[in-house]
Amino acid sequence: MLSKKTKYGIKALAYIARKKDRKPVQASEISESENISQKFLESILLELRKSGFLGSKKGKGGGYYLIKEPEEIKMTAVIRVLEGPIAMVPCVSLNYYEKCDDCPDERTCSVHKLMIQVRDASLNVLGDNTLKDIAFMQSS
Amino acid sequence: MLSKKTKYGIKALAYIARKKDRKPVQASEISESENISQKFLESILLELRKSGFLGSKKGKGGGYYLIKEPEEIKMTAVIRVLEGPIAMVPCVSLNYYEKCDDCPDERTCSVHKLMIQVRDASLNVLGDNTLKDIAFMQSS
DNA sequence: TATAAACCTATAGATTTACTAGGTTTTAAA
DNA sequence: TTTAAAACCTAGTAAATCTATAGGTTTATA
Repeated sequence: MLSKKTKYGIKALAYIARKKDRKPVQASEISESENISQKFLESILLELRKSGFLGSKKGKGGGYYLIKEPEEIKMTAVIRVLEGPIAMVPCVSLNYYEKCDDCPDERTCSVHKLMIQVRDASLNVLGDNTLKDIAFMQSS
Repeated sequence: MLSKKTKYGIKALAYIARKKDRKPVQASEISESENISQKFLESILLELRKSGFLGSKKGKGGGYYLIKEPEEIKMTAVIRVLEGPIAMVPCVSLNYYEKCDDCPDERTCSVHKLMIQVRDASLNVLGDNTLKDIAFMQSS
């Protein structure tokens, strides 16, 4: 399951990306427009700033703005920062690898091989989609 | 993240599937062989029996056995029973759909459309793999 | 100088996970 | 007919994680 944090974070990034000008967007504006608790959103935006997706400006008229172009931001990167590993088990994670306690040999593990396939499928989708792609998505 | 429960459940099913004869397999045997806490495993096997994947026989010489052929058991079905929805957000789940509180219109939601793609990719992988496929997987 | 914004730290309730404990019931073999 | 081994059942619990909330401080603008 995707955490609320990740979901809100993606929505916030998409909201900022949809703004034509590059003026800072306030957390309060995003909070209202996207129905997200403002304090919770603030902590998420802060994290996105610290991890290099957003810049910020303090004080009156301040807010958050994108540092890179939306088309340069892959959704894999966003999800990894907000949610953590894309893989469903640590033993198939590229960026957060961890060995399983119970499993003596990954090469013969039935779960391992299945989850590698799932991971690669997800990775393809999330790597193909940039913030630009998802920000302007319309109804099918 | 895949829960331990699901992981253990898949491993147990694969273990049973690898047995050539159809004699019942004891929880204790699986527990030892796969390094899973026996009591925890028992509860998982019970759930798999109740949801129609396994049959059981009580008493001495009893155990669990597959009800269907391994090639007839899709991994989508296994995961849905053990883990729940395959989708990462309830609003794109086919079997466990739920509307999001915050989202006024799914058709314009950036997360929604992205997660539909991820769901479909996962569904393809998990639908293509049967218990037979994963039980006999070898090193790449 | 007042206001509005980001920024920071701590905390807390709810939920989920991953078990454990302690049995009962059923069946096969001795 | 007794004993042992197995599934089956119910309850609880420690730890972690999630989803916030509370209550401020700092910084910049008008």
